Amino acid sequence: MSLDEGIIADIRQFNRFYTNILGVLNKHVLDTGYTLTEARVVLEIGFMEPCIANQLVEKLDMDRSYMSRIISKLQKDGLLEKESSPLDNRTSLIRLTPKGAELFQQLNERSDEQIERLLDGLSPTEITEVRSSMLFIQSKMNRLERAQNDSI
Amino acid sequence: MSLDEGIIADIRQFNRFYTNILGVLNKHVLDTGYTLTEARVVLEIGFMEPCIANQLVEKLDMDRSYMSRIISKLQKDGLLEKESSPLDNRTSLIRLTPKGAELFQQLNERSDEQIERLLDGLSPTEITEVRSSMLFIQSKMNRLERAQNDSI
DNA sequence: CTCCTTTAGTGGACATAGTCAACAATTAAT
DNA sequence: ATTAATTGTTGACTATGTCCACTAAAGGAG
Repeated sequence: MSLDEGIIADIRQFNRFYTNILGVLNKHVLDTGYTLTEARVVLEIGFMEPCIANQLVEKLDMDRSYMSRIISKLQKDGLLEKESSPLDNRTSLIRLTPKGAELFQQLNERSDEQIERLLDGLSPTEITEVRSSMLFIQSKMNRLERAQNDSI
Repeated sequence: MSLDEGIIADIRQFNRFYTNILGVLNKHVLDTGYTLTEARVVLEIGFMEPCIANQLVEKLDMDRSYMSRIISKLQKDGLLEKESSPLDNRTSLIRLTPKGAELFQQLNERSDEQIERLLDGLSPTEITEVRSSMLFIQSKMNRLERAQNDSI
């Protein structure tokens, strides 16, 4: 045991706490007719387009086959289109259609509103401090995330 | 739009980031023969015992029926025992058996090790600062979590 | 080039996780 | 006393995720 017990307990407490926060947020991105996972895929395509399925798989840490099925569904629904890549004939370049972009925008707006509601009641100073704390945590842990993924 | 766009974007970015962190951690609590959800239930019983099913449902934000099935399984496996409550005949007081307490301890140790690994490479000062940032975020968002749950 | 290995995507079959509606028993409220 | 709300259970279902086998194309190594 190299670390103070209290620190670990506090961090585990924070993880439980933040699990709940994320749970509340995720639960209410819905109501678009798409599931949470589908919505996450649409959002990620919106951020990365054009992209290939495998990039989405890695980014969202999902199973290939699962992603394949979701992409099929979204394509059938007219939210995205695939263009076979000139560089690698195994892959397709994926882009949102106008209809997909519309959903993307809707999801973004809802997410933004959720964050605003989450911060409602805090002063501008407090909000700035929360943001700084998040950026700080991220800066300290983000190389570690990679390292841990690699080691597994 | 009352808030600076950048702040919301940063917070959403942090949420995506921390979703991944929690995903990595959760993926490897396993290997005890129990699923993540079952493990969470065992942990929560360990923290709260004696408790009733409904408290676990609220704490872990799970469906009643799902919890009922998990509790049945854990009981069948000899990890917990139910004593019918003298105060309310609808409910049972739930406690870990010695075997359940053993798993509880194992889960706790693993979780602690994971956090240590997550912090590995940071200086004591950095670790302290990360902890402070987490406590700060929690203190600011704490009451809000409740308020949001209620309003929904 | 040819042979071998790796990578990207797909589909079938399955396993796990979570949800919904109906119900019985009990307790709380009016 | 009657009605309403709570607790837990079960069946049926949907959503989510995993595993395996397979095809097709790239990327080497010789």
